[in-house]
Amino acid sequence: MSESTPHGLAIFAQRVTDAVAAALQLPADQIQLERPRNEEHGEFAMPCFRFAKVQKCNPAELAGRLVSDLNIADVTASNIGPFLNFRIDDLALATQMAADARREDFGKGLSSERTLVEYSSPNIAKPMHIGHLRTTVIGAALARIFEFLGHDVVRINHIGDWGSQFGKLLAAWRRWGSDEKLEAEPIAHLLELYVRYHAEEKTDPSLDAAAKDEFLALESGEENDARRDWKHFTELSLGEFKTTFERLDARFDLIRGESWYEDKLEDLVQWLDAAGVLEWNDGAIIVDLESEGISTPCLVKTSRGTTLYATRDLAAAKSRWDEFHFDRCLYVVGAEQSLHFKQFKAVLKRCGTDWWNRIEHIPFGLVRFTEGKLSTREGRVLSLQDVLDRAVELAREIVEAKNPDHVDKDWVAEQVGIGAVVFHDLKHQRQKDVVFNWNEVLSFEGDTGPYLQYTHARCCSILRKADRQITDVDPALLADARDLWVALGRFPAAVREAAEKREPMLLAQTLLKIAAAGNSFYREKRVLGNDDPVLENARLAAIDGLRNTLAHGLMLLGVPTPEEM
RNA sequence: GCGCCCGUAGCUCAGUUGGAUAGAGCACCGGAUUUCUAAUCCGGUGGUCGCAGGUUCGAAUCCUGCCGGGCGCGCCA
Repeated sequence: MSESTPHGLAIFAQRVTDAVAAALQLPADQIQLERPRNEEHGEFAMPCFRFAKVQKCNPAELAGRLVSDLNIADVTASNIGPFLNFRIDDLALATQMAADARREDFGKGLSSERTLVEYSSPNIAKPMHIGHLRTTVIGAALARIFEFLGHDVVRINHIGDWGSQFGKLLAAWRRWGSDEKLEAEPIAHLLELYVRYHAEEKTDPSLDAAAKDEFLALESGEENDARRDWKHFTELSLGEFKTTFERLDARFDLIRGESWYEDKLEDLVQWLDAAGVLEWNDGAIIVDLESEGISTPCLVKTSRGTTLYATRDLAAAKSRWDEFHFDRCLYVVGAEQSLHFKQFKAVLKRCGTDWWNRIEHIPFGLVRFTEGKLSTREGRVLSLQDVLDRAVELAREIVEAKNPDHVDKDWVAEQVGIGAVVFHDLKHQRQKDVVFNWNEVLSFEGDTGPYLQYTHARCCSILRKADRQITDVDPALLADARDLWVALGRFPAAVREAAEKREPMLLAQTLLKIAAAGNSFYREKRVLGNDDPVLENARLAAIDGLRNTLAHGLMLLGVPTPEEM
């Protein structure tokens, strides 16, 4: 670890690892420290079974021998049976952390790799629904986390603005479209048309042909009616999406719809052909993936000559590689598309690229409903705006009740409501399906976003009332805040692990522990009004470290940080 | 039928990549505020880690087989 930014407990962990490695005469990378289950055992632990086996001795004896051999600065080693436990000395811990936690670069990294993150990617002409929440908040969080670690991050929104579905929409628009309705509520009207198409398609076979003709016209590249209307729908939809992106603090460097790659599709097909991977099958063009262990081939062109999702994704990937030469390109897309990504990577592999393995699907579980499945086609959707609005509305009532004197209740309510929804999504493992439950999403107590925001706001409040510079901090007066320092000290490692595993939950859980330690701290140890300016200064430093770390952590997750609530 | 994911307290979830007595929140019960925001804090009740085998010093975690749920499986995205 050659990075120069403060790493919290990692500094002590490194010393322990080095000392143990030296004592065992092994390279340091063979030593894996764990976290004791019981906090009273200290911050790090190491079971001795493995090493005892190699040395053919009793694990407990080895542990005992190591304890007497080890001499680590600021860390006390002890053994319980075959376990070695390490406890950072109170004063050293407080000294290190009281300084680290307040630094602007606490936990930051100095990587210079280039990471692309594709996320959100809603479909034009359909409302963003609750399912888009996951990709949007997970993707935005991962992008911020990688950026915090120093990566050159490129955020891409791969808008679904192309494909045969737009043939359907255009066919429906020709028959039942209304200019007035479109102007008033664009997405609502387009959704209505889409739903009606699917309803009438069952009894009217001419619709299907009309839809295919419309898409053919659209894909012809000519400036015709199909293209003009499609463009109009696209602009109107994007206008509505932008409000949601802003509310969720989801920013993008590139909003590139699938259509952006339209003029690259022929080149892509030729590139595949040159690589010798194309085959013709029933008039369609495919890439066989049997050799890669995938029994379903990848379809590149339909028998009608139109392109498909996979074609456009391949073109996009190649275009991105040519443009960015990324170290990794993450696709935050639902788990139900796992096969698609397997196929799409396998095609690139068969083409002989040396970068196919830098493409990574970041799958997440489905949002389900107890009342049964939602379906865009049938018009049963839970709009994301509605979820956010409802959370904000409830937050508004609570602010009114708890802090009637707040100067800007609407703004806090927006921040708290959004924070609750965003955090609720990010505190779970992304792979697991989630059952949408209003009671949980709208909960503001316990392990929730508002709890973290509250803790942060309390810190701000104390610092505001102190109203002065914090100077001459004496760490000895903070040696009794062990739980707080340990929790804060784990923040840098949590950020790194969240990035490595592409799992924001790891950061979310760490922040909850920090907030819990923080709440206990300022409840037990009064900061202001002690008639002891030296003690007050020291505790203010702790509060400021807590505030700073929470502010950074919440920012990374996309949870707003009001200073008063 | 085949493939992938999931199964831990009444509910929602963690569980440090195989380690010590399986932990939080919600709910329920009992406490805490003359002072920095009670969206809080402290304590209690609550477990056959889906089931059965296997691997080994040691399994919620790894392997196999079942059971249950979700998703996917060439001309949609």
